[in-house]
Amino acid sequence: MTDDLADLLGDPAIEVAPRLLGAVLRHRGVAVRLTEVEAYAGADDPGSHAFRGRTPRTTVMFGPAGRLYVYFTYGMHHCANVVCGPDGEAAAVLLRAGEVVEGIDLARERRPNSSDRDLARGPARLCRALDVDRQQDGADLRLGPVLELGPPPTAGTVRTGPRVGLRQAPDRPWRFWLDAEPTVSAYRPAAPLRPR
DNA sequence: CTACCGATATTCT
DNA sequence: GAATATCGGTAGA
Repeated sequence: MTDDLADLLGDPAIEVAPRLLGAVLRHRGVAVRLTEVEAYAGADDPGSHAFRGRTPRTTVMFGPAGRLYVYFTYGMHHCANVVCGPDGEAAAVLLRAGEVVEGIDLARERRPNSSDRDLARGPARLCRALDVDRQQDGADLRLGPVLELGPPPTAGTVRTGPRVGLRQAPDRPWRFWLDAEPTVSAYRPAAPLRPR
């Protein structure tokens, strides 16, 4: 087979991101159709984990495209990205939300007290529904978790806006989502600083 | 629906 | 010491 995945993911994050909308990520019995993503670049992007250079956490971002970058944050949540861009550019696309299209019973077990709409609505929820954690950091997306591209989104269905929860570079409209999808997460600006 | 708040590992200052 | 690519619970409109 021609390696469509590698070809596409070699492009910059800003180009890869909208192309991932509608793609399906499958892992451990659950499949999610992506409805919302965010692009993160490297050295030029203050909002990116890779902005200040390579750390143990971000090593995978600096590697080849086509792998999963999974990080642990807020002391309890995992978030997954598709590494893209040319080798060394440290670009990635955060998978923010999706619709569970297979294994919904399993996803419900992993996320009790959640409505079906909320099963993968948010980056940490999506990881929980797919049972993705740091063990999948660096995983090859052709082997698993498996990423299956669909056709490009229909013209006019992709919307863009600022990324969620960032104070850095709030002016960049690098969040992409499918219009009229109920599984798209609610926009939340960065948390204000609270006195300690 | 909105607003607040606590949990708490990793990274950065 | 403090911020963070978040979430779930609770309270209130």
